[in-house]
Amino acid sequence: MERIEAVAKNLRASGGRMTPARKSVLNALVSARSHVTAEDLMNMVQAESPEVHLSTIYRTLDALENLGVVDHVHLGHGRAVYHLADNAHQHIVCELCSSVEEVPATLFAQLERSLMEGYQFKVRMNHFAVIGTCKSCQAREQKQSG
Amino acid sequence: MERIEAVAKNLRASGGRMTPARKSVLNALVSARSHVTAEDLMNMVQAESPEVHLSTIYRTLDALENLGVVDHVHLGHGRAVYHLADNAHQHIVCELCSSVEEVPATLFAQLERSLMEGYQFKVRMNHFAVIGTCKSCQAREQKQSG
DNA sequence: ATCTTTGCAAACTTTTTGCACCAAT
DNA sequence: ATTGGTGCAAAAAGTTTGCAAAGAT
Repeated sequence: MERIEAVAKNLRASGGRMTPARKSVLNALVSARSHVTAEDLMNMVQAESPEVHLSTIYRTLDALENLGVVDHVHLGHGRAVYHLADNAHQHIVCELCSSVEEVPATLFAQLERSLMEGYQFKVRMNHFAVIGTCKSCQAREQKQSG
Repeated sequence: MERIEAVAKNLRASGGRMTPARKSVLNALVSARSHVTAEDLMNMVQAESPEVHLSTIYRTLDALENLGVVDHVHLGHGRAVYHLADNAHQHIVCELCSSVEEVPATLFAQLERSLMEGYQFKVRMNHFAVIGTCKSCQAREQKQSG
């Protein structure tokens, strides 16, 4: 995977090293193609390399985050989710079923602008989750209460 | 405080009880007038009633949240912050200095509408924090790197 | 050879829970 | 008198850290 070689280069350029564990984590992130918890990643990685410890996952994620390759979001109930950095989307998270959907970042552009202009606050794209209720859970709620 | 008597009524109506500990927590929330952690509340409450345990604070916050009197937001790095329910504002949180600012909910109205119309996703107002960099931390960053 | 990364176990932080006692209704 | 709440200590859940050994450069 050329993507991984690019990260390796990036890693070495800053005095870091590309190890099998890190390769596995990157592969897992690529194949997941979205929000995964550290534990999810551990399970994926351990399917191939059972010796890789959860703490290594955390340290790898940390290193990759410093490189700008990975980003994380806190969904609200403890665990964080990680994904490859990609500024083109944001997350909407259902507080009932915990499903996560990605929506185009453009939806947030106006809000971003207002916060910058009105409060000199620079929103960190990709690092904020919108909590609410998804379509199907709204339907379920409807049925239960009405 | 009449506000507290209203909550007491509300509490009793649902089979709960108003206790000194709960009164203290409510007082603390009212006097804080914004986002506080459970630990902050514990400190405030213990200034008057040192015997009140942190677990009581959590259980009280939980009870008040079920009543709709209190809401909480996760700021991203672990601890949650609690505040009296009030749908007129949202939080912007600086990821560098952890400062929290409140901004009018109206800024979010358009985003809310887009998510509803485009994704049938019902945003839970008051339960999402926008992460970014505040004015003064932006200035500090500027100085350091430029 | 050097210096980063790893695996492990143990610490840490924030929140939750079990239990016997206490108190609001 | 009930039944819900409290204090305490201990567990849970998620993440971080110290250390000696292993591995990438």
